Amino acid sequence: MGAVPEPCYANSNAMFPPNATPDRDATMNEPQAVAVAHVDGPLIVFAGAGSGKTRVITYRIANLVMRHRILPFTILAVTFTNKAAGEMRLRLERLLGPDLVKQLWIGTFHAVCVRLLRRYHERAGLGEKFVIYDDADQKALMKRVLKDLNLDDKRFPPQQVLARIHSEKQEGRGPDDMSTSNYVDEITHRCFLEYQRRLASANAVDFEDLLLHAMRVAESHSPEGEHLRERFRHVLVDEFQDTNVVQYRLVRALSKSRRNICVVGDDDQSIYRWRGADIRNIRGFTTDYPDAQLIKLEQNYRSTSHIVEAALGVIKPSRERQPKELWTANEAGEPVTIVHCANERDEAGHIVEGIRAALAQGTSAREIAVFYRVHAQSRVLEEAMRSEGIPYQIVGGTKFFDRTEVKDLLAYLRLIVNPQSDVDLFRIINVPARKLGAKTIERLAALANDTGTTAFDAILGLCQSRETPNAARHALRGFHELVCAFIRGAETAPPRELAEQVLKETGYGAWLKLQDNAEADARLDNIQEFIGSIGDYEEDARNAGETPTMLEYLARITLQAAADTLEDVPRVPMMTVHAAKGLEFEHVWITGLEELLFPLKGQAHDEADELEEERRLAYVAITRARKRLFMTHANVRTIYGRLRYCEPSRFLLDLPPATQRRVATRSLSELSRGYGQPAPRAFGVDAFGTRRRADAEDDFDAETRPSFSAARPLQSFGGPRPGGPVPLARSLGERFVERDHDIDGYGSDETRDGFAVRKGAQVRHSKFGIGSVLAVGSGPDPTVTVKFSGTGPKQIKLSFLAPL
DNA sequence: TCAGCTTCCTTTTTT
DNA sequence: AGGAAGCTGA
Repeated sequence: MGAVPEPCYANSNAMFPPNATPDRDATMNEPQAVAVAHVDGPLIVFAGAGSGKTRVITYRIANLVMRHRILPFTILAVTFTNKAAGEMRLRLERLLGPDLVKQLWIGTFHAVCVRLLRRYHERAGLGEKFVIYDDADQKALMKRVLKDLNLDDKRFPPQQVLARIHSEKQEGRGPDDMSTSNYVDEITHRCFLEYQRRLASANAVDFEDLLLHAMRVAESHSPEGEHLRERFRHVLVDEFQDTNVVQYRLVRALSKSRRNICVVGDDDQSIYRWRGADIRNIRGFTTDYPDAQLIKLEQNYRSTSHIVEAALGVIKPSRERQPKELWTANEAGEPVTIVHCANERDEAGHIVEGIRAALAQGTSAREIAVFYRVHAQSRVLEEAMRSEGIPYQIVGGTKFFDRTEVKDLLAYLRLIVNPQSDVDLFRIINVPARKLGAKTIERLAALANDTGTTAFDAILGLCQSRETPNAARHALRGFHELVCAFIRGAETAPPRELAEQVLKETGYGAWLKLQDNAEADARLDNIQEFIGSIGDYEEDARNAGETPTMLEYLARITLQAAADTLEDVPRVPMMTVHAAKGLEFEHVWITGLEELLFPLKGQAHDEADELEEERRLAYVAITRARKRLFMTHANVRTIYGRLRYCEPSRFLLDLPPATQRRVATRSLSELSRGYGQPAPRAFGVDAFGTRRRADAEDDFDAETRPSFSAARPLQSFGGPRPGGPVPLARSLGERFVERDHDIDGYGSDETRDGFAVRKGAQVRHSKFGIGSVLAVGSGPDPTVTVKFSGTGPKQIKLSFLAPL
């Protein structure tokens, strides 16, 4: 979120176009129009998937501003992602023009809280330039806490302690509010206290703190609190079903004086319970606000009727839904295609073929999305896309800023902005190596602990200590001066320049260059990309008429949602279903519809709630599609290094028969034809359907031993659940199309072009992984000597290798 | 001090 | 499967 534009009180009357009435246009339906026209008092809008809720919110805001003359800087709209905020801004600009839109408060919960807290930091007990700790930082901090409290991090894994602390904070509880009735609680409590103490001394917050601090200020009996409760005349919350207790309390407080709170959401799309979202917020809103007007948007404008019917089929068994009837006037379109695959590679291959066909017919790559339940599924899909030369983008996954080299540079930058941040200091004090050994660093940490100062301040103290050897003293001083110089430089240099300075003057760049290997080169590339992203931010900020600052950049990247990384480029987006929330695409491929993968959880008797959430997740996935929907499942799947036999997802059984068509991949139907009646499944698997890969490989190979791969009898999909399984042979004969006809004729047996390799190049082998080329033979398919990690050099024909 | 090895862990989803 | 942390030997 950008710098705060000062509200323009002076000529507010001149801002409003005199005769604009955007409260209703010809294509708006009745409930939409009612929601847009609503002005005073609480309002809850149950907005079914694709029912035009963003349009309602934007028009409602425009209506408030233009017709009812509400000053834009007194309107707060909270969205779920920065991307959604950006889209809302864009749409509003068309209705209101850029000047008014700039004054509106639009952003995610976290971004809005940052903005509020920069202003009210004192009341929250924060320095103005507080930094935000991401997952990795939080974990690093917790590790130190455990260490200094002499706790065994095996018995108390930092991640678990953090998880517990976060769930306390998500419910609005601090260290002293949690129960300490048992030993683990007691330990957690101590860690919690120390963790918060250190965050405070580092002038840092975690994600929960951002919300908590803002909530506490907003609820407080203080001038700031009163001001906050007064300043917003209208508060709108999008995706309300995914708010947690703290977020709800925050918006309640912010809307307290006028009670103009408008929440929009869909309980069927609540998918963040695990992150503390409380579905009771939306289901119980009318209890908290008995006078709330309730509006339901039930007409779907997004999807074909087949897709809508499929979505309804999946969500219907859900318990405790707010009753609503999603419907569409759209045409039926193509049936939902269910693809039966042999294994995950077959699945990926089929998807790639299907995408290629769609591309050939003119569909934009950006409009064809691939979803998976867990990130672990993405690798195989990526490999298939890459080997067929289809451009793709991984949305989310947040891998980039997790890279060591990027994190190192980030640590420098954060230390410069906020020298109190010990976690950052310890990360880079000896990176690149500057002769500061473990003992010196430990002594520094101890001194900081004893004197209650930050590590950065303790450096000079340690230099004065008689016990410090001369060499260490020298190194410490050098580091201190280096950072001080950066801090001075940061006053004038724009962010990008500062980052370049750091790269150069810390010797980090030179250090990587010196290593002179492929890995270091890749790291340098990443650093360049990172610096490029700082440049992009600067440009963004300047375009928005703001001064770019490093502090702002840092906040922005840590608060980036998965969906925010979706670029508007002609590449196939691939993402988890969670990341897909709020997005829509012409074609959607949902992969891995198998029990224990999707639904991932919920099979056990005590996991009914989890299953409910998985169901809603499937509903979200399906409703992302506008025109075509494909759902794939495989007989066997290797995941997390284990081979696993898969039963089709129960969600496939919930699809109405009339909306679906089932196909098998080419290789699966060929296999079945060749071997006739499949053998019944006759091997032991453990409760999770997994076996160690090593055992499995002795007697089984999914690709060459079809009797096993076809062994799982399929239940017939849809309709009333059958009494028993239907043999696959019957399904194949009666219902399977040998190949998806839409795909026929495209992307058949094209061979991959050869590629050139040189000594030192990185190549990939399907079995040995990535290696570097030591030597290259001659001829059309030369033998290449490759060194893979973990093995000696190998001689391999070029045709078995792929470029990296 | 550091590279290279081993072992161990983690695997749901993410602001 | 893949990565991180820890260990060992030069």
